Amino acid sequence: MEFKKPRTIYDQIADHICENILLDRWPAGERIPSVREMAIQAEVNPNTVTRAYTSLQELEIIVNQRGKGYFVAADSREKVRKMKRTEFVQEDLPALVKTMELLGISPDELADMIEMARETRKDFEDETER
Amino acid sequence: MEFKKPRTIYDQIADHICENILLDRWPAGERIPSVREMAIQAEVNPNTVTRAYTSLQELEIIVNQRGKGYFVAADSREKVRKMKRTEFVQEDLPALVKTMELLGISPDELADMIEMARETRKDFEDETER
Amino acid sequence: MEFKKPRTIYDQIADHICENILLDRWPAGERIPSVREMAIQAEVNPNTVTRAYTSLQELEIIVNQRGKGYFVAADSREKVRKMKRTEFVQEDLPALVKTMELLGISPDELADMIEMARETRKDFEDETER
Amino acid sequence: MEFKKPRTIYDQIADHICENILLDRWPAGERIPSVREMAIQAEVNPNTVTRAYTSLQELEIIVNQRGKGYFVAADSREKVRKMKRTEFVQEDLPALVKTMELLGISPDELADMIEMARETRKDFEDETER
DNA sequence: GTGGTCTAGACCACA
DNA sequence: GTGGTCTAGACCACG
Repeated sequence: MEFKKPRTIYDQIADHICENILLDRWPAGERIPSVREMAIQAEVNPNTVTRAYTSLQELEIIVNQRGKGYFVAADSREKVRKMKRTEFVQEDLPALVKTMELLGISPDELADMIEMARETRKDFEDETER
Repeated sequence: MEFKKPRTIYDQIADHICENILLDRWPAGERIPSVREMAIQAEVNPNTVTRAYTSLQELEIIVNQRGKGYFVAADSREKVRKMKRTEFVQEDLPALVKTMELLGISPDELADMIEMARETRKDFEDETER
Repeated sequence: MEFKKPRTIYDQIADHICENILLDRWPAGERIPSVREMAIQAEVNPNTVTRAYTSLQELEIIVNQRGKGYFVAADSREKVRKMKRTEFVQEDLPALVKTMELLGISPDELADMIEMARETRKDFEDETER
Repeated sequence: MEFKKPRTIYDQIADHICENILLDRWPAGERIPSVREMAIQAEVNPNTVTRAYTSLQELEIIVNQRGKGYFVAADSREKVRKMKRTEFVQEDLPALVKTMELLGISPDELADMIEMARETRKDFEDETER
């Protein structure tokens, strides 16, 4: 797992979990990796993972069962989808529009760029699957 | 001037300057606010402004004239445009595509959302002009 | 650690690190003193050390591991050697030739002076070893 | 006239004057350019030139005659030669020896490098003379 | 007035 | 513990 700078690591770990929930890899009720497992997997300090899990617990996206581990909460998928969608509309979208204006990228041009990026992405995924 | 958290203040100041260059408010050769002026204007410590200016100087977007201040470099607009466009394609675009996939937003839907955001933005700008 | 005026302190700290790398006291992979340790050792403010370390990191001579410290990069010794050699040929050497001309010092005379300086240096080193 | 960073501008102006004295372009008694002339010639603020002249006056290398200007002092050439030679032996030479050790440059290699630099220098001078 | 450097001391993210 | 960022305030070189 790789991390990018402007976002904190624990936020990125939380994102990663939300991603798995959104993609239905981790359905409601599923046990997610323990703090230690996740720390090893992400090559990160357990403290950092704990922060990520705690924040998701506060959002009621995962729940903790003492001695058993963390589990995906009921309805978590819809909850995450709403949250992320709100975030997207309120933060990412305005930033995108502003960047488009500044760089003179038209909606059509953006559509083309997205199409290209999707293909690149698919190629990449095909490659990694092998 | 307000700052948001995930990005450092000095990066946001640097962005602000690039923005003014892109919008042609500060053409090549123009003197930009002195470190102290910008510090007051942005309600920030002069050191923080210095850091922003220094990074832009290393990118040759602004140049320093001893004892006189910083000036927008020749060709800076094109330089910034290229830089920002590369950044957009390599960083923002992949993130956007990924988010769209995760949230099930189709290109058409995105186009609609952008259209709406642009209008909201215009309304906001009209309002602030009054 | 003592500093001389015409060069900034942070450059001198950076030089000091390069020197240790060149002398193989700090081989590739070795952890260098933490910012705070170096600050105490050099009787300097941590910010100043940070500046030195950051510049060396940009040159890929040292690398940072989050929360652990700075480490000497692989191949750093060769990298430093090349850099310093280029600096010497492009900056120090022309200055030396010019000074020799101005002061009327012939290559032979210079060779003698160097020989003397080396001996003085050895005496000094012997003395400090005791 | 171009200036390099690690040395202050007024020191470099003072050096420039010493250079002309050493090369016998400005013999004892000769009037040197006025502060204003020198400031224009060096594209520098008159204050900076004044500092350079003042420091040389303190060293009794130039003398000021009120209302007439600055003049090269008697014996100035020998005085400068001694000064610069001492500087060279005490500062430049030890630095040179240290750099040679660090970079593994032998006295013979240095001699070759100097020879090459001299030729390059001559070529350059020939070129600029045309 | 300008920027460049440095200090002292603080808070945060992360190990 | 580590480095990264930020503030407050100082001195210097230069215009």
